[in-house]
Amino acid sequence: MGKGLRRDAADNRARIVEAAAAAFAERGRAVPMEDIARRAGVAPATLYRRFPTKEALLAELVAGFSAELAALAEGALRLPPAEGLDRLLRTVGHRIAAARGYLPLAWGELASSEQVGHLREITAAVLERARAAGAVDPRVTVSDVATVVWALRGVIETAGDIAPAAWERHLDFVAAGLRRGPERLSAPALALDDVDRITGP
Amino acid sequence: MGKGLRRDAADNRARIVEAAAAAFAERGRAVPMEDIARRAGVAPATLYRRFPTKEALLAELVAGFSAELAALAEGALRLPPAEGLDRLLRTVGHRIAAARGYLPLAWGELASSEQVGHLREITAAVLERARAAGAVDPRVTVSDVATVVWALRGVIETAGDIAPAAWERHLDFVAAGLRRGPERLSAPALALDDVDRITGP
DNA sequence: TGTACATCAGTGAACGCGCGTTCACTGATGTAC
DNA sequence: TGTACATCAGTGAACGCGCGTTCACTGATGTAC
Repeated sequence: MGKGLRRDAADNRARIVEAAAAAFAERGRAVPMEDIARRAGVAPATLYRRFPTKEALLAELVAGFSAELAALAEGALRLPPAEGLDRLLRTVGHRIAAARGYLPLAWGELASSEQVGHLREITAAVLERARAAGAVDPRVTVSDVATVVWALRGVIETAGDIAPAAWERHLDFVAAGLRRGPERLSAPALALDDVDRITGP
Repeated sequence: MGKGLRRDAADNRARIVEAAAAAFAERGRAVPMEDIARRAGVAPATLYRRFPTKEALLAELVAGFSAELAALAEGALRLPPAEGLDRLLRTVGHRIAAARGYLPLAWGELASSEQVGHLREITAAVLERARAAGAVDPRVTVSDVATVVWALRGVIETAGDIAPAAWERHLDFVAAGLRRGPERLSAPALALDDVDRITGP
């Protein structure tokens, strides 16, 4: 990646990515390319020399974020089995809160399926260890864990400015629910990994 | 409201509101005013005769939605105390799922403080009854209930198309958590630097 | 080490499109008599 | 019941702005010798 880039070009590319991350985090997806360029100290056209579209720039950031999440999940594998899942969710929550603006929609659209699959595998391992340690209800699936992340994202998006700690308190209750489980599950356990098998509601 | 409207004007106004609700629900806030107008069978300028801005049109829909939510909450007051809160959350979830597109951001920005306050009061009553019946942990607050709704909204926004039932299954776990409560509620949010230390290098 | 040149990088200005909103005008409704 | 008129409603076309993206050009880097 970027092996043939000239030194000045490589420097500018790095500054562009950094500026874009900050700008998207602060103002969301709608931040103008011109603002990102100004923040990076380059002209708008320079930005387009590296990234053919605004979406390509977003995809670069999403890829970096995916890698970061995978690293966090791998870190959770090194914790005691009973703690890994809870810690992972809390850490991811903090990371999402920090990147508030641009992740909400970009992730779902732009994360590559390899990245998503990889993250899912590691998460499955974290979950399995927690399950074996009796730290979560045996009915909890990887999809349930993913759903918790989406839920946290929703709380952060809505309450981020008003009540920055809301998501964490919410997670306390969610974690309690995951640990003990409901008396019965009302909906079938369908989600991403079952999608292929689904024929109807 | 609209008492002085001529008959043709009143008819068109109703059609505009209806068309806007459908259009926003399908395509979100970004749907062009021209499309809403076409859907309502009027010219764009007609739309502006009733609503000075796009935001005013959104606010009208948000107000209607607020009233609907308040009615749902009042309905929950007539259920057995132990069931009201759970039923309310599930019903609100279904309603949010139906209105998927335009509610996410509009609600927080445009709902009037009277509407929000009213809804909060009724919700408090529903929660108090559940608490008295031993159906929820005594530490659960009205804000916690609101946070659950934001979380559901996040799940619906992310997974709405792929896994329409995800939010309901998620709510099963959340409700279990609300019923029994966590062992302890965590401290206020950690700083990002602390997060890095949690999972190690 | 120095120089010449090819190549890639950087740039300010402009382009084009989508969309919210307004204009100048025609048409329908309801009321006074 | 009919008619005239004032008032409000409806409209197609146009305006203006923001923003993603491109153009035509100048500048910096690295390499061949």
